[in-house]
Amino acid sequence: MVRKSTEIRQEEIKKAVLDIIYRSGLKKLSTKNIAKEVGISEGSIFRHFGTKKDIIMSIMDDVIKDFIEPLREISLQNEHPEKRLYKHLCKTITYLKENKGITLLMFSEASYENDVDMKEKLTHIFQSQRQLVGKIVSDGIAMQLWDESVSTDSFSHLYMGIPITLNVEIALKGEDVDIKSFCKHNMDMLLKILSK
Amino acid sequence: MVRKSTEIRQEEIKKAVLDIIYRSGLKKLSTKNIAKEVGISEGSIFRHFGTKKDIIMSIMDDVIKDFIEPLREISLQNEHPEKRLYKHLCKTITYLKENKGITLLMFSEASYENDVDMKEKLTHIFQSQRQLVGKIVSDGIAMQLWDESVSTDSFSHLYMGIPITLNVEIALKGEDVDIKSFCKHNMDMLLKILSK
DNA sequence: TATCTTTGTAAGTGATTACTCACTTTAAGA
DNA sequence: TCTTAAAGTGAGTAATCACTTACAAAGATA
Repeated sequence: MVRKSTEIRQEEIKKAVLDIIYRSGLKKLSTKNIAKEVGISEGSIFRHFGTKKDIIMSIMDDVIKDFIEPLREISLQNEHPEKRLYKHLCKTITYLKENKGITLLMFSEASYENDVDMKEKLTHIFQSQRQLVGKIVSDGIAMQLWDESVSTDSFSHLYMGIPITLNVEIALKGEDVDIKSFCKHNMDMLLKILSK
Repeated sequence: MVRKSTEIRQEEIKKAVLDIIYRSGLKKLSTKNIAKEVGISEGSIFRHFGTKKDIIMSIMDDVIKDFIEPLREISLQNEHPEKRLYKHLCKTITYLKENKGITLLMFSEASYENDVDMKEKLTHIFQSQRQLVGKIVSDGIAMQLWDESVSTDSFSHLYMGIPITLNVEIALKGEDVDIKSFCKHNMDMLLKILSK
């Protein structure tokens, strides 16, 4: 019997959740399967997390820490808006590619359970991401680099579609993407919208 | 005991599925709840559909008939590409608004079950929609109306993000949308991308 | 070495799942 | 009016779900 600290087990459990989700879908995400994946008994899961929901919520907190916060830094930097927009896009696509299970988990779990807390956290993540793009765009317009008739709201809506559509394609077809060329092509289109 | 034909009951069952999904989320979509919503016994459900999966698949067929086919007509019409693109966009947004449960059902059920048949049908719907936009764009480029350096693939990817993001926002916040102004704003941005 | 907290487990819990089956009721056609 | 096929029912099925509990073992500290 190997004993590990709660901290380590929590990480192992969260990793197992993402692996199962990506490999087999949400239906297979049972506490029994999570335990099997980690290599502990089902009861042990509840030593380290109070409920199954707590596991998902903790993963969402990781997303905020590992993805939204870096995104915030990029957006609020004192750098040329075009460079910031490019970095924002690349960071988003890269995170998505490297964490395929996560977005799938968040969207499907939130709509499956229809749980208020989970929806709230997911909305926060989604809105933060959107607002940070909006900030870059309004900076660019204020600096008279970009077309002031472009609505930041409409633009950020369109922008959010890029990672979400990619996510859908990954979920449906397991398709992979070449980050560099993908970012470049999308950036070209975005700049055409923003140009005067 | 009221008796109705299988055809009518099938429609009632499919309507119940969408109502439950939109109102309470996928977790509440049990055959027991469907039966309760329709007002028949659980056993009756299986008189009219072989399995629960058959119900979902039948709903997806409805989407092809009621949404993809009209979209195909619009796209293949002999009309000015700009008009066709606008009609395609409006039809998409309108269908989404009037059938809020459907897209939610398709995406979450497909990723929940991770079922091959369901994923295949969903991919077909998704790809058809995307290809039809691509057709309009390549027509416009061939007619030398639009910038030939724009990749139809990248454009259609970006385009697909519009309905999907709207769908996510509806799912998360129950947000509604003013179709006319929403279409106009997005159309403006799309035309900027396509312009020479 | 003795104690005590933490981590582990096996075997449960009741609730819920999709689906079946033996049987009854309805309504249309002969 | 009689027959028959279709529609409806309620009580079942085994499987699975998240979670609990009583108890054992490990490892750090005294």
